[in-house]
Amino acid sequence: MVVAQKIKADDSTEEKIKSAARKLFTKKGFSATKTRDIATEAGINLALLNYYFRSKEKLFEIIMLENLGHFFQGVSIIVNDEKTGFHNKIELLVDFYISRLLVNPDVPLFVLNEARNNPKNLPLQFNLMNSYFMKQYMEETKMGRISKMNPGHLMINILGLAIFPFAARPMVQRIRNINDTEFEELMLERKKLVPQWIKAMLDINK
Amino acid sequence: MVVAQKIKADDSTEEKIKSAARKLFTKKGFSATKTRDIATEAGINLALLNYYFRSKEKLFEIIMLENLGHFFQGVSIIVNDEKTGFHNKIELLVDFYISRLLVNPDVPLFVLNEARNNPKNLPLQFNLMNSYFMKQYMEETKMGRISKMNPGHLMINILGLAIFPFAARPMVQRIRNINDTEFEELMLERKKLVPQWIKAMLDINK
DNA sequence: GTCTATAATTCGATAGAC
DNA sequence: GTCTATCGAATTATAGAC
Repeated sequence: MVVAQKIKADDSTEEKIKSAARKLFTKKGFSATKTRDIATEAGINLALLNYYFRSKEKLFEIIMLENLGHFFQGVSIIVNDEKTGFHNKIELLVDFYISRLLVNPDVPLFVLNEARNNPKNLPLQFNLMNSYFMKQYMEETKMGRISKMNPGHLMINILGLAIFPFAARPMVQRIRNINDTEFEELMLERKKLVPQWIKAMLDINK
Repeated sequence: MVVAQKIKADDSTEEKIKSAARKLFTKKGFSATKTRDIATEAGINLALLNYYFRSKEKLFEIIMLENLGHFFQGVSIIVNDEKTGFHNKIELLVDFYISRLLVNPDVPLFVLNEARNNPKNLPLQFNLMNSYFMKQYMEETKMGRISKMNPGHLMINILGLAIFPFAARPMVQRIRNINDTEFEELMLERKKLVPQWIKAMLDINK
């Protein structure tokens, strides 16, 4: 289910600035976002922004880490849960991503851009490859229940099928000539379909 | 096969500027690219840039339309060829995309960003949905040779599996801990694998 | 066509009053 | 903490010589 965004009526000045910065940075990226716009959006003064956060860079770094955190948040928990099975984890991962992206549609492009512009800042803690999920994957292949697939491909396929449509949303809506509601319905369909597709891909030459 | 990038030793000043602009805009986006950098990269003077192209915006627009063109280029031909079959077209599409992206790895993020920032500029001519490919798809489903899949999903899946890894390249290389050569080999593998996967997805409940 | 020099504007950051 | 006013650097664009 879609988790409602933290409304948290924290109307402190600091939070108002962060909220405005989150909105603008995530939507337009670092360079295209002007500190004056953030201040206006936050309903405060430009000087105040530098009072709370030393510089534009510092503020950006905070928002970026927040977004990266959301992006990877939960994944680690899902992927290391020893009580859920291999295919079930794929369902949970896909559901988690699509649910989050329906609420925060600009995060994917933001993260992809940031990863390219500043690869140093990518968090190391995302050790998908040492996860319990991977252990289960190895076991499934060993038992012959699924065919072997380079883990890199598996990862790309899960993320790509779940995330790509959101990154390409304007193109998808334009080419298919659908409105926002129809797009969201299409994405909800994918919650069920993507895991089925992944399963089918893993059944080739089983 | 990978088509070598048009080297075209057109050393005219105009082409030198366009070439430099293409490189920088595509890699860093509009705001982060400075006209001074373009001039330096082109080995010419800043004033000359404004002499040939009226403004930074005008120059950007030219590069953008070029990139969008490359992105969609060839697809229309592949997709409307009446001599190739349904599954063969998928192979050709995937091969085409991956080959191009191995040469121009920054184009996907550029196009996705531009599509979001300026959806008005998306070319209308990309009528994938009225293509011969779609006609063949309908025929295949009618004959029961493949299962029905919402054409939107089919399009997203083909593009996502081919394009997403390039947009997410830094993350993929970081998480998998692979170098450029290994990444490119992984992508070459996908030329064969993606069409097989798509086929498997279309075989569910056939 | 190409250059140097500079105008005009934008932008991040700070000084200083309240 | 919050504001107004402004500085200084960066950046786009243009004027004018060659």
